[in-house]
Amino acid sequence: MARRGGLSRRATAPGAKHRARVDCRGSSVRGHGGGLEAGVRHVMSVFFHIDLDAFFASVEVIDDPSLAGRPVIVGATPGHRGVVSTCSYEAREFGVRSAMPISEAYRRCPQAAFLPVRMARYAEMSSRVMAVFGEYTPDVVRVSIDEASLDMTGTERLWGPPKTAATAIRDRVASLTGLSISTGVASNRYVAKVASGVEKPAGLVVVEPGDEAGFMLGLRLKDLWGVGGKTRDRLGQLGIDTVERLAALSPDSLSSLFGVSGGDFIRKVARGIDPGIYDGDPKTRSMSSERTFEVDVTDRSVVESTLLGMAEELVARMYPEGLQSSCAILKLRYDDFETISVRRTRQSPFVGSAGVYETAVALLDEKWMGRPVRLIGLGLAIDRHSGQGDLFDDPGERAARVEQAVIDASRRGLGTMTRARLIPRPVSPGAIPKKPS
DNA sequence: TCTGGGGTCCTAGGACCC
DNA sequence: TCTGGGGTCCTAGGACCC
Repeated sequence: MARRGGLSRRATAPGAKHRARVDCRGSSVRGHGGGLEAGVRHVMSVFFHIDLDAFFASVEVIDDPSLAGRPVIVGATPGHRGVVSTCSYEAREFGVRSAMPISEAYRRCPQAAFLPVRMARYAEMSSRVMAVFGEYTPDVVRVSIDEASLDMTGTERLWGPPKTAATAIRDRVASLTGLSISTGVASNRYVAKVASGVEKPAGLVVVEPGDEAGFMLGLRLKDLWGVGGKTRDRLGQLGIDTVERLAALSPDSLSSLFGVSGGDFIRKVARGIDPGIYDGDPKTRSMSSERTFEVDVTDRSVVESTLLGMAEELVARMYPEGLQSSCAILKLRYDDFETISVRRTRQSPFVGSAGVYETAVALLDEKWMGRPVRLIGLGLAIDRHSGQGDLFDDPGERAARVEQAVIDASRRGLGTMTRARLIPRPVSPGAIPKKPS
């Protein structure tokens, strides 16, 4: 099927969670020739990519200084299903990594502090840091909760050469928030992004203009953003295990391997050319909610009531943004990890959560076989021209407005309403949905 | 070891139309 | 008798990222 999908990335992941990478310390200038450091001769593009170090774990340490110097693991709680979201550098000494099953993390480092994800708190800290970036340039692309790409072109008169400016930003973030950042500086966003990751934590890596390709040649394949495990496996089978060998492949062989679009992506990236990773327009394309059960579920009514809660949550997230959807997507992951999805597009947008829920149940009817289910997910594909026109000009309008009013009231802290069906009732142990972290 | 949750984009194949 | 060519939309799955 779509074996070649996914290589042409445009990359915006608003709200994406943190996953940390490599570690080694320091600051350095890669390349020679005084380009970025030698004053303004002509306007040369300068981009900073800034990544917060071990972000979630660092926030936890700030909020509880007694954790300082200890291994801190943010994610699932030991004894439950889940993975490591972020861990402190102290925990990494024990081999703990992001996305590692929590049981494995516990085995490697039982003495760590295991803490749940507090997304609202991280979002607040993230906004403070982004505001600092905004003091230095009006062009800040917020890439994720812990990363931003800054266009610093033409700011040298104000802030000095890139190294000086980067140091100033680092010090200001540290003094205002206590957080540590790593910065990559380059003439394009892609290389800056990659550079920010090679000397974490507290790194500052400057790639001089003209040295982009040379810089890339010194990296490992796994350092290339957008070239993941599957792609590396395929390349490995062909004996291509370095950026140098990758860069030596002809455009024809690359496109025969990865498709035209994927081949073009790899060709550019291996030479330090930005394929336009942050060019996409940042509109929301979809919203989804999913839940892994603590124990696999065979009771269909448990699945249905979970879907009802999800339908309400999605609608409550979508309406305030003025978005609409005509397409619901149901995802099921079975006990053997096989994962399937089905979707249904309607002629007119959903009005209120009732329609979303009905469609979800209809999709469940198609797929439900009583096989133990580990995860269910519900998603909405956002209509392309969402956000304008008469959202509720049909028979469900009234119900939708009532629901909207309830949502608004609960957002303003005027209390919440819950459907009777969602109120906990006695169920078999094992059929209880996992508590959201 | 036993694998979260939230996203983005791409692709193949089928339906349908001219 | 053995079957065009192109376009668009939808669906399911996959790769990748944080």
